[in-house]
Amino acid sequence: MTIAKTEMYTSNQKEIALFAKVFGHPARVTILQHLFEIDACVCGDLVNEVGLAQPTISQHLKELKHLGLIKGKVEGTSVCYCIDKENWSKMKDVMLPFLNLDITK
Amino acid sequence: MTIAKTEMYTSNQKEIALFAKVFGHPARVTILQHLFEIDACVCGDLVNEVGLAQPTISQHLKELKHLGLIKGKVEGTSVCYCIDKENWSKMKDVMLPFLNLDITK
DNA sequence: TTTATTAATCGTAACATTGCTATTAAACAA
DNA sequence: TTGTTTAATAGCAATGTTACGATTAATAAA
Repeated sequence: MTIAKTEMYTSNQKEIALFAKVFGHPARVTILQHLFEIDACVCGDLVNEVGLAQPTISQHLKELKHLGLIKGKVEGTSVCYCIDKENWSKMKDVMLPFLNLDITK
Repeated sequence: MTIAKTEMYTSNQKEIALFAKVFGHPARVTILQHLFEIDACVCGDLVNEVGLAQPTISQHLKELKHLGLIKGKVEGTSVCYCIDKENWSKMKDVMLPFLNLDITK
């Protein structure tokens, strides 16, 4: 939000928007799909997979990590990333009721 | 995307990102929740409900309409907006498999 | 120790988003 | 017709996002 009018929304509305925002870029969607596909993955593989420069991938990974959707484990000079299944599930607890408003209302 | 690298993603990845992006602002989340709540609503009511200026709401409505998630019917000087249930369902066909990757993979 | 490898961070340019005021357009009412 | 109401559009300022090259940091290998 450009102008801070965050007090006008419920925490649920803000949470939905935050999760949605991080899914709102195809590079991050691709990263997440790939992490589900191969279970765990070092940063360098994602650079090749997605096709963006290494600092750009690092930046996207940072955002995903910040929301708790992925976690990274240092292994030597590499960092191995994977989905945080528990937090992914918590994300769904927020997002699914919103997407399912058409059947619950 | 700032630099057009859209050819590097699948249409599924781009579609997910587009839907997510429109959910990535709490004002639009609020508008959609409200439309589900009361079924149909004139623009002016949404201005009061959300608490942003009328042109700002119009802009958010335009984005939601552009993705097909809502539709507006002119009624005199007012415009009555409602959820496009059919397209909402199509959106879910795209988004749910992504959110459910944790149980399908 | 020196060199190589890998990823994070810094700094910055290009671009996109948000929100507003002012204005316009369209329909109705007097 | 003239005025009123309602929403869309235009234009703009402030802010946020994205992507990259250059650099740094940390670990491993020679």
